[in-house]
Amino acid sequence: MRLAVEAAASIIDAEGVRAVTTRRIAAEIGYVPGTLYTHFRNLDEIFVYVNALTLKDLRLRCGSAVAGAGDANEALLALGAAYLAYAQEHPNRFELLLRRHLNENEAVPEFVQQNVDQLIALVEAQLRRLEPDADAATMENRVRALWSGIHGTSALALPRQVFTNRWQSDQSILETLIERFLTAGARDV
Amino acid sequence: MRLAVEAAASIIDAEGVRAVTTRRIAAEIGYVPGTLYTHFRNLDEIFVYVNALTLKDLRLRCGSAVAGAGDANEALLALGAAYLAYAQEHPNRFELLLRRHLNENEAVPEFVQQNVDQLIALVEAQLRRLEPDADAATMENRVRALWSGIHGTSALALPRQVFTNRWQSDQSILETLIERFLTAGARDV
DNA sequence: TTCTTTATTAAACGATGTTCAATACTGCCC
DNA sequence: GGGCAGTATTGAACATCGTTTAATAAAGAA
Repeated sequence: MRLAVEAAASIIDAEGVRAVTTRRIAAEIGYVPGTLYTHFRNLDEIFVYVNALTLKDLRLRCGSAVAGAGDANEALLALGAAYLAYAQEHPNRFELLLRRHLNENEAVPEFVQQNVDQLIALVEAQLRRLEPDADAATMENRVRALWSGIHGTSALALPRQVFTNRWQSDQSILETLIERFLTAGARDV
Repeated sequence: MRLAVEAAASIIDAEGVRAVTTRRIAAEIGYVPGTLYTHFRNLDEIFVYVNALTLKDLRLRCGSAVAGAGDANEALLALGAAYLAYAQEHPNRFELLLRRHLNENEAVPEFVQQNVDQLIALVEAQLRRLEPDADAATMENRVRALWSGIHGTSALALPRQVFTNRWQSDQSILETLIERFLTAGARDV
């Protein structure tokens, strides 16, 4: 039921994850709570679908950012900025992405994993331009490292958590991080 | 009521945040749910105290790691490793740190903010050794950037979330990130 | 002891996620 | 069209949750 997922997503955006209840979703789409359980195992599964939606949005924004940039350095800075901007504009949705609702030993569903992989592939494509000859393991390592930095900056930019950045611009912090990462790479080559 | 906070922390460690209920905490310390409300405004406030505990533990571990290291580069690598190890060993507690339970415009309580500041100060002290003449704003920016990377790697290392790292060692990713950050700095000087 | 103040309790309230038997609906065969 | 199989939806119920509050127990001072 796409309607239920979209309703959940819009409630999250507007009022936060805690405002999402089965009765609220059902009311929003003209159903009754029990109906949701014929389409989803439980409320957590709806959240997984919302996360898939979020990842797709995030990936599309990062993709546009990369497409509009020149060289690889510029593209990665733009990608990071888009990632951060998304987190800042949709803090509730981004927060849901950080939650851990999977059961022990439960794999990430493929329709979610695909979006994650594509997101990371965007970073890889640009880094590859800078280091065309790196072997797969090295490249994977560097992609993950850079992405961790981008992700960490974005996570820390979320308001209303214990980690708050009160003085500095998150954007400038992110730029420092990415530029340093790329500078170190350029030196090796 | 320290007992309540410690009980909540141990439930979180053992069974996750969702297992924490007022009735469970009360039973654990030989009280009744209502009693908690004479010491805390609500359950969220108990979580804030748990976060303060977590931050203290994390800071102490990072402090020990720095103390046992030689030069600043080594110290920062050890600090990052300690940060990551804590997240991996206490994923549920670390996850709670990422949550956003503060109300709009509500400031972080000082007893929490202090722990955050001290944690960041550990990073700053080591970075300062590398760049003794940097002005305050520049230093703050670099500290935040490096810390964002460490934090991001640790957050992504948590299991049971949509972002899972299936192939690579989180430790090696973190080392790449920190080494590149420091290499770029060394080049500037 | 008696009074005052504080700490604790038991019970209740509304709301939550989830289940399930009963009902409505739909499309198909005769 | 009429009846039927299968699916979709409902309403009501269950246990449990966070939180409140009037009543009770405990403790300390006079």
